[in-house]
Amino acid sequence: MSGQVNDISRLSHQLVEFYEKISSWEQDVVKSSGLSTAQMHAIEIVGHGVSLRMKELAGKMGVTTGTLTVMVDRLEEQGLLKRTPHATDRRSWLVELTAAGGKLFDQHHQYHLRLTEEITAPLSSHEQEMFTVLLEKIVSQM
Amino acid sequence: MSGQVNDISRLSHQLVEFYEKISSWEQDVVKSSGLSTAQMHAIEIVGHGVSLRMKELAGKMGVTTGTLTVMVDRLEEQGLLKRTPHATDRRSWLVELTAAGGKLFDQHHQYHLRLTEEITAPLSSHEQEMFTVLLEKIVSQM
DNA sequence: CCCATATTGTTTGATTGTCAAGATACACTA
DNA sequence: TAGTGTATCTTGACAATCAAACAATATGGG
Repeated sequence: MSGQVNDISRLSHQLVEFYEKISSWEQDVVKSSGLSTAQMHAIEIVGHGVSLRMKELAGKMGVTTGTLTVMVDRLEEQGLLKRTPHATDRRSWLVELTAAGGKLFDQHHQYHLRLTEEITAPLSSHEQEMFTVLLEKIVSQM
Repeated sequence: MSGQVNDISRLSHQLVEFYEKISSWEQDVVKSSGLSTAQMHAIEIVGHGVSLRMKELAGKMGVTTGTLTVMVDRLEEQGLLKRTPHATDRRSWLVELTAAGGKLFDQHHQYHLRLTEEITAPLSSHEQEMFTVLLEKIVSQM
């Protein structure tokens, strides 16, 4: 037998490398846009779907609402995000992208697509399909 | 044809999800150790190989040397890292793990192995092997 | 060897990120 | 509907971060 333990260790190492490389790629790309990675992360999450409460956004980002308050303040000053009062809960704000924020989000999304293309360049189309399927299986279980 | 563009878009989405989930897992694990994610990142990098210069470590972390100076100060105070003079370049320090730092690194490495096991649980051993091979192909090209 | 330029790490001042505690609004029970 | 506990966001104090200035050392050309 080839050893379960070594297989796991080998894969773990690849995952760390993979994660590191994506991180540094993201950092480089974001830096050129003038935002911090945390700020861009907020843009990415808000841009992905419907408007969110501060609390929900904070939860998705893994920070406290206190942290998010000042972050949204700054992104609002930069005209990328805006707060809208919640329809029925007067404690809450809904956070949304402005037009400028949406434009930035789209641009960043394009960067993601381009990175994905580069990443999968060394794979045949069959391999690429397999990789996607396996990744979907993994992600849906996490 | 099924559409190259949609395939890329689909994979890109999975990659983002995957990255997000690993990030939040890492955050949770690190938080329980009392360090910040940045600090643990330093431990991980230093623990992975030979000793590094401040500049090199800062580069790998995507942070300025000024930031690293205070970070290493704190980790040195906590007894996890130590500075050693460079053998031939008296401007430089080499950063290494202490025994306690090594122990922390080992523990964190075990967490990584456990996460890798959990992640690949829904995969057959053949699928797991394939995933590893594809990931190696990708990582080696990044 | 000497000088000019480059590199490495630290320090400083300003900005940004972070959390704990506070202030306001909601929800539920009686 | 009053009271009590819970939820949501902001505030204030502190830590992390960066860019730029600095000190010490290295490097290379005359």
